[in-house]
Order: sequence, then C-alpha cells, then structure tokens
Amino acid sequence: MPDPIGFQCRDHNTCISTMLAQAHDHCAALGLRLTPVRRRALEILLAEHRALGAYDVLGRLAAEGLGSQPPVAYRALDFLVKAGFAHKIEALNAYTACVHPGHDHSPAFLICRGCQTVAEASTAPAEGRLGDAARTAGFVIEHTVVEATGLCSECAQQATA
Amino acid sequence: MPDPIGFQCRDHNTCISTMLAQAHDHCAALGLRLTPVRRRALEILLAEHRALGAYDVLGRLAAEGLGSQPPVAYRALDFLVKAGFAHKIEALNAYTACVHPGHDHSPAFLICRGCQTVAEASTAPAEGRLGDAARTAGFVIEHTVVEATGLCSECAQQATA
DNA sequence: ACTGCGTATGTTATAACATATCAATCCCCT
DNA sequence: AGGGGATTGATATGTTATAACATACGCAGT
Repeated sequence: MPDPIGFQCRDHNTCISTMLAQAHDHCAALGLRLTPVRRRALEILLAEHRALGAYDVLGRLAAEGLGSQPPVAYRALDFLVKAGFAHKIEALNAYTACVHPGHDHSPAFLICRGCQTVAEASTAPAEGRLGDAARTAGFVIEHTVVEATGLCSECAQQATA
Repeated sequence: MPDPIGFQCRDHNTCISTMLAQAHDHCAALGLRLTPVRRRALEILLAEHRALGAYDVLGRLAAEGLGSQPPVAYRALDFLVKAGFAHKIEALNAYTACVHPGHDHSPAFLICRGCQTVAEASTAPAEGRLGDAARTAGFVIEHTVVEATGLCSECAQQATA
C-alpha cells in the first residue's frame, strides 16, 4: 500500500513509538519536560490520523485520571504545539500530531470531509504568491496557516460510485 | 499614500457604496435576496478593514433592532460567505468583507497582529506545493484557507523604533 | 381571497471551544 | 534545606457556534 503523504501509514504502532521517542529526545535536548499529561496527550493525538478537539483529548485524559478540567488539555496541547510536536488545525478548531517534529517547518494540511483524516504536507509560503504579496506590502510574516479541505482519494471514489 | 494590497483604501465611503452596489447587482442576477439584515451585516463588515467576530456584528445589528440572538448574525454571515461577499478568517474565528466579490477566487490573507488589519491577497493554491501534494495523494481540493499572521509595514516600523 | 410551498426570521436553549485566576505541588539548583 | 520557576489542580467564566422549533413573509396556482 502506497503512503502518499500521510493518509495511510504502514505500521501505526511503530509510527507512534518512533514519534514518542523523538519527542522524548527533543525535550531532553532542549530541557523541556515531557510530563505524563503531555506525553499522554501526544499519544492520544498520535493514535489518530485526524484532528481531535481539545475536549476530545480532555475526555481521554480524564478517563485515565490525568486531569478533568479544560485547562489541563489546553495547557498540554499548547505545550505540544509550541514544542513542535503538534499543530492546530484552524479550520476545525482542533489539534493533530506533527508528522515530522523537530524540523522547523510551515505545515500545510489536506483535510478530508469524508473520513476526517488530516494529512500534513509542506509549503514554502514565503516563496509563492502570498510571499510576493507580503513583500510588496512590507508585511512581515510570522506564521502561516495553509489548510485545504476536500475529499481524499478513497472518499472521492466512494462519492462517485 | 500607496495602496499596497488592501491595508489602506483611498476613499472608504466610495469603497463601501461600490461594494454594496456590486452585491446588490450580483444578488439580483442570481436571484438571491439581499435582505435588510444581510445588507446591514455587509455594511458593518465593509466599514472595517479588519475582521469582526460574529458577536461584534450581532451587537451592531442589535443596536439597530435587527435581531438580537446569535443565529441572526451567523445566518447573515453564512449568506455573505456563500454568496462570496465575505470571508471567514479561520485564524481569528472572525469575518471580513471580500474586496473583490463576484469573482470566484481563492483568497489569502495577511493579518496584522499590531493593528488587526486584514488584507486580502490572492493565491493559486492548486499550482503550488500544496496542489502537488494533493494531486500526488489523489486528494480533491474543494476549499483552501491561506492566512499569514505577522506585522504590517507600519506596525513593523513601530516595533523596531 | 385561499392554499401551499419555499425562504427567511425570531427565539430559546445549549453545545463546543477557550482562558483568567489563584492556590498547591513538583523539580531542579545552590 | 530552602528558593525560584515550571507545572498542575480547581473554580469560574468568557467566547464562538449550532440545534431545534415556531413564526412570518413572498409568491405561484387556483
């Protein structure tokens, strides 16, 4: 089975443990603390190939006794986002694990409205037309949001059938 | 004073009435109904060069007796977005008037965190790296969100000074 | 005028997303 | 052992968005 850009992965357990290990190392290197709540929140995100709302994450954390109030989830998610282990999907007000943490990157997302899967691609926003517009205007870009919604290959075929 | 891409406009009153007239004509042509609430909501958005939250819009509508409950604002805004007269800024959960309605386009936004101004530029997302990724994955893009946050020219200069 | 139908509005309630605040605890460092 | 910063716990509240249902309006056909 091909692995286009994240709609599938070959072995999800390996995928998860690899990412966790990377996160662990990254935190160690930078003096960040991957506490139980944060680590579990990351695992929860990694377990899905879609975006989860903060309250979804909170629900799962709460089920394990790791906090039960909104700030617990938001703090953990903020940490993961700031550390580069997760991204916020603005179009969904939801969060998803980063597929290649550690690298400083400008992510772009393909969001399937059929199966809710979120795939992470890359952009170089500063190079395209947006960057041109920004330079023309003297605008200093600090952060970019690039998200496409539509149908993934499988869902598109089902829709046609 | 230059007019880079929307951070300024020369004559805002003219700008507003032009846009309103365009919206009126467009609705007439397509059999859409630019009702008082919808028209006023558009005027409210047009009055600003920044994005307004649904509740901001609602507050102004309510002050004029045009409805006082959230659905009033959300329905009007949904209509404007669907008709192409306004866009939702996902990064702000807010709405802004479209600067060139009628054309089917993929907007991109430059959002200044200093003065809250929102400038609308254009993209051709299907042509860039995102489009490449989508084609590779067989993903059918239906809608794109492209938003950059940062500092506009003026605010950047102030920050340096 | 009456009826039927579709669109738009009014209204209530609630869901879903997010943060402010302050106290308590943990962990590292000296 | 003690101080200081980061983290967590807990309460409350703020903000954004929609579900659900009722009513009013405009218009076509009779």
